Amino acid sequence: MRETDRQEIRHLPLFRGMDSNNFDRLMRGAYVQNFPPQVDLLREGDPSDFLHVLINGSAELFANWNGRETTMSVARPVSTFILAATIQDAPWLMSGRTLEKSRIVLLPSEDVRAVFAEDNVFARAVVSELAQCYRGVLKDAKNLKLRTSVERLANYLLRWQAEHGGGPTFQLGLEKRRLAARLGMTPENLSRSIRALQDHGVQINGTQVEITDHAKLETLAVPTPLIDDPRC
Amino acid sequence: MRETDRQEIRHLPLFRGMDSNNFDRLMRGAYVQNFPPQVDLLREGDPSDFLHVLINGSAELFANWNGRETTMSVARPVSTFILAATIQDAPWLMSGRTLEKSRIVLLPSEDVRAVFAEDNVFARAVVSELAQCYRGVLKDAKNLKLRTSVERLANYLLRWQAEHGGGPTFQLGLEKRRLAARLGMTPENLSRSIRALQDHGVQINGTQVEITDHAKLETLAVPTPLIDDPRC
DNA sequence: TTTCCAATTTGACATTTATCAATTCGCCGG
DNA sequence: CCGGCGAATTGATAAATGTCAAATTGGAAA
Repeated sequence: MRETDRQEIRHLPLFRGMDSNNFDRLMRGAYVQNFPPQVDLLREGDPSDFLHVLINGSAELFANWNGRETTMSVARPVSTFILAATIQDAPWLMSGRTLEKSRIVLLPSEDVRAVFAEDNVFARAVVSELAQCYRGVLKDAKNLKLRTSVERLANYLLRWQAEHGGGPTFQLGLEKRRLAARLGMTPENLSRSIRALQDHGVQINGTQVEITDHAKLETLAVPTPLIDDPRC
Repeated sequence: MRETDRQEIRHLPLFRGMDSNNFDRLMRGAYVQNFPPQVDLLREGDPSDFLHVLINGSAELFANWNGRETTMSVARPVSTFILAATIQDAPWLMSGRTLEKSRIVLLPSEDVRAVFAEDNVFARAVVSELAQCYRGVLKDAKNLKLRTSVERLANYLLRWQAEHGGGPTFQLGLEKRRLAARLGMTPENLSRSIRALQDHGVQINGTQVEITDHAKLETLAVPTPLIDDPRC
């Protein structure tokens, strides 16, 4: 493993405060892989052998049922997935695949659990991470149950804008069909939602987004920290 | 607080293994309240002053946005809510109200956090609880995104049956309008879904459910542990 | 028991979302 | 520069879900 990878992981909230020996122990069993795009990383139902740490690139976490498929979330660097399964020694609830060329560190779940059992700082960091994950999915569920698809798109755009400097123009950052799945709609429906937002202060050309009337968009989106603020 | 309450709490997975002194410390600051039905317990957005432990009765956790409301989950005894907010010292993401006459123990969040900081066994129990909560909401989100409302109802019935002895007849255990909100549909839509299930091995009269053809219902519901098994 | 009130059900209809097929668009490789 | 191919868009239609109003039901209180 590169020293820079090691440093990036070390600085993650999850690993930041832990004992050096324990960190070393985790890193000893770890290995790094470079994946091309569209590679299957995990399959839901399989045992969670490794805690994945995404160093760069991006990965999609999705789920299937009865011939249908939906995207649950998109992982961006630097972050881990899926911690809950690793800690509980439970099967994955989601499948995963790379979207772009991605660099991923694999930490054997057994090592993670062993260190978790011994290192109290790490155990508490795991709590923070899980609490945040929990609140994240909960917000997602609220988003799904309380909003229509156009409203979800509108809020997604506002949030994405805020996370990318807040300027009026930015990139969509995701293929449209995957964004559609992420937002819980079909690609056709996303196309129509995009057109519907033209009357509400948004222009989207290809992957380029322009918020032409922020106030107007907010009037439609009605964002609230209790759904849309990732730090809340 | 009654000694029996104390014992019930002590036997919860969250508190089972912790140091007695720390448990005592939690209990010293705790107080018990008996609430009538339909009492507001928490309001989303408020600071999470107390960890709630439901001793008996039942409570609904719900969320509002833009004039709409939906039920996120229904708490049954003996269980805690909402741990993540308490640990993170973050605002509640859901509101709560009693459904029945309920007995609830309130643990000051500050005490919980203080003990969490000191007691390593407790800290690890918190991890288990949070991991389970996380996986629970995640399954909920999969349920919402992958299934139609009739399919959600069918799977709800199968699960409820399994959790109540597995016999062919059982009680619904929830007002229909709340069940509707819990499953992400309107009461009218639930009524129609119930009728739709008559052709698939289910008879519902008032609050009485009878599974007349389990195999047929499963053919429609297609349950999977990765969504429907609460212990998975 | 009777009355009353709220929950539920039903019907008619509107809206939202999905599906399917047919273009169109945009990009990559030759 | 030109094909070719997958993604995206569009149109037509169907299915799912929500809304509103009007019965109907069932249970609690007088």
